Amino acid sequence: MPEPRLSYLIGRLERVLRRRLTAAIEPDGLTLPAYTALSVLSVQDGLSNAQLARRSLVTPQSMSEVLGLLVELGYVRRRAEPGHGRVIRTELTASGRRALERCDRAVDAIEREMLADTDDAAELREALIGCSRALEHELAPRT
Amino acid sequence: MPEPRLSYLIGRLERVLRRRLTAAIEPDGLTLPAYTALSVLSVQDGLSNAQLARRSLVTPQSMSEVLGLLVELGYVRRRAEPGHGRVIRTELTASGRRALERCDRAVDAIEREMLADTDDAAELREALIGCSRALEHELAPRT
DNA sequence: CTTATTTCAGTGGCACTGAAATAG
DNA sequence: CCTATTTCAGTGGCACTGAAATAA
Repeated sequence: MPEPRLSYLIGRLERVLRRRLTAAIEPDGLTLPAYTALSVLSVQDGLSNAQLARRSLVTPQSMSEVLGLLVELGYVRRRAEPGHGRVIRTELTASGRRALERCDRAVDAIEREMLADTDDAAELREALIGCSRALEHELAPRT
Repeated sequence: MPEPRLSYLIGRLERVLRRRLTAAIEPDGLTLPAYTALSVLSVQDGLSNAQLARRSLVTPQSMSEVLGLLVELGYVRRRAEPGHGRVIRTELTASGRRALERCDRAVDAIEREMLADTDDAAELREALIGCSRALEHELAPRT
């Protein structure tokens, strides 16, 4: 039995983790992309749809759908920035912050469970960042 | 700026890696789940749809769709095992082995690129395996 | 005119649930 | 009757492309 590929291991971990995370945030009405966008906004509030899309490596169309859900849930509000083209800034609501805090606690618990047998989580973090950057460097820009 | 979550880093790496892998195997008509199933069969040939599904942590319905593509491409053939219930064993064809070899070479190149700045790939592998196992342990079985 | 942002519409991958037929 | 396998049918998440309108 040969050692499984890193690609396979990354995909497998992502699938099982995704399933756990999705279940954890579902009570607050969030999908995984929506939770991620909410987290990004909690660090840097007021980003536009296009800015969020670039950060997340998705198309503006995909991110727009995510923001539509967040607006519908009342977790963000969107306001046109006067005198700045078509840009619409997105801001967290108090309700959004509360939902994010609840989800963050649930996600913390899952990550602790995931890392139960890992002796050096910091090194794992660095390795993942390095792998991402190496691949993103060669990433062809989407039309 | 707080350190990004491990969940976020795993998801981000999986997305960018998935994009590269998908592009690499697309010339042979393969999707990522199909390539994975082909790899599993190359190690242990003759598995049934249900066995492949359990290994891959997906439903038999999902795996059935994947095998449908592989049959269509001529990369596997399926034969009912006489006297073993409804079990249909899946076997690689010569054409399937050739496609798998081509894809494996392309994937090797992507993984080398991904690991360019990683000093201990073996440790990364072990950490990923440990994380997966810790989460799979608590995985609720699907109905 | 060019560029960036937003959004409408359609498509595709890929997973899921439900249900039914088959076989031991 | 119960269990496992396979497969048909429908649904949902979430990404994509194409195209059009808006505004600096």
